[in-house]
Amino acid sequence: MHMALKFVLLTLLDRERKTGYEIVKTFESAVGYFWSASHQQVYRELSKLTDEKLVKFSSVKQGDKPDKKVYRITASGKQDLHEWLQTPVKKSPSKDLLLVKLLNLRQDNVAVLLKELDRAIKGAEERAAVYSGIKKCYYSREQRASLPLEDLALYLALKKGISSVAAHIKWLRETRAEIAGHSEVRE
Amino acid sequence: MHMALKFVLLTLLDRERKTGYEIVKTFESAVGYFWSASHQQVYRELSKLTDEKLVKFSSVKQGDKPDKKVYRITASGKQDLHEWLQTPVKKSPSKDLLLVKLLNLRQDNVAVLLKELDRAIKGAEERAAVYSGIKKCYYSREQRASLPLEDLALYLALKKGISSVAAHIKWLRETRAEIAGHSEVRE
DNA sequence: TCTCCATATGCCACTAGTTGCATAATATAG
DNA sequence: CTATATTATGCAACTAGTGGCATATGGAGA
Repeated sequence: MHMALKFVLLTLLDRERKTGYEIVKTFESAVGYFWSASHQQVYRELSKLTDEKLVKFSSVKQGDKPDKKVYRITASGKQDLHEWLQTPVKKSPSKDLLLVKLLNLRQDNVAVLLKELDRAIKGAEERAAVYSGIKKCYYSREQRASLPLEDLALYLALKKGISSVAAHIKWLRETRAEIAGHSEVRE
Repeated sequence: MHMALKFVLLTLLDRERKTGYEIVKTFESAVGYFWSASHQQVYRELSKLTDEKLVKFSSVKQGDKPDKKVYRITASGKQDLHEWLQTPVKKSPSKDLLLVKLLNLRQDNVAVLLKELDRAIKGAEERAAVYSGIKKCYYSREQRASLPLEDLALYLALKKGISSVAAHIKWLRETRAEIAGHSEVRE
């Protein structure tokens, strides 16, 4: 995950020029499914990237609202991004607090853990509903066929979200059943 | 993810007393599928937890090898852990650099991204093979039936790994096909 | 003998990310 | 008239995690 946010910002600014504020908004919408960062992190990183001449900005006076800085990627920023694209990503080991909780599985914790699993199931189902709603609205069959290459990535990310949340729900239900069964037998 | 490592260590020490070194080894084996930490992080956290009286250790002289500190959880550590178990986990937003790379999808990047996808497919298939190997060795049908509640968690974690890597591989293959198709049409 | 590996612990400096606060303008709801 | 939300940026202090180095011992292989 080395220098990850740097390349996320360069990627976004390579697609179109944006203010820090707009980048944060981007993380709150579609891109947020696979990356996000707080506004502080974004602003700090943008000024660091400016120092390194990988991006530059022009201040835009707005009169009514505070001035804004519209950032765009520089030639050397594009080169850095291009080099990063060539280098293989190493996936960071996944961390899952729910599984840590499950490590506390003992008779006296069964009830608590079943409650936690129920919460997780509910949350995952809600997420699945949101995803399939988005798919219906934005990616009808006709729209999908004519999707330009540049916009395909967001659709692919959505599909990943849908498939992984489905697998997750299946596992959660099986796990719940297994734990409930195991503890019944011994009661 | 607030104070996560703290509760991971308390969970492990609640199961059995361990040295810092053994905890690191634990992260390199089964538990590593859902949590890991470097030795520096573990030692630092253990001394912090010692200051907070949530764990304590006894030094064991070994003569041949350097002395070791065998840690165990204290009563107040157990209480902290128990309280944490009651509080719902908030899942941290997932971050996926592969999807960030895919955001760079344009004609001139298609070849690079297909290569990256191929690497990812290969890596995921290897991981799937490892998982199913472990399942065969350690969790035969008979063993699984008689698994005590305390040991069930690791099997459930393995099952989660298996199902999510399978979903991942499916998505990777579909994604690869879609990108290859899209770019052919326009060439 | 020299090097590398395993056991066992730790320091220091760094990057990554969070939380709380501050500022400054306009708009909108109660 | 006051409170809250939106746009827009930033500092300071914190927690979380990484990477390099250090130290001490013993065993295995080149």
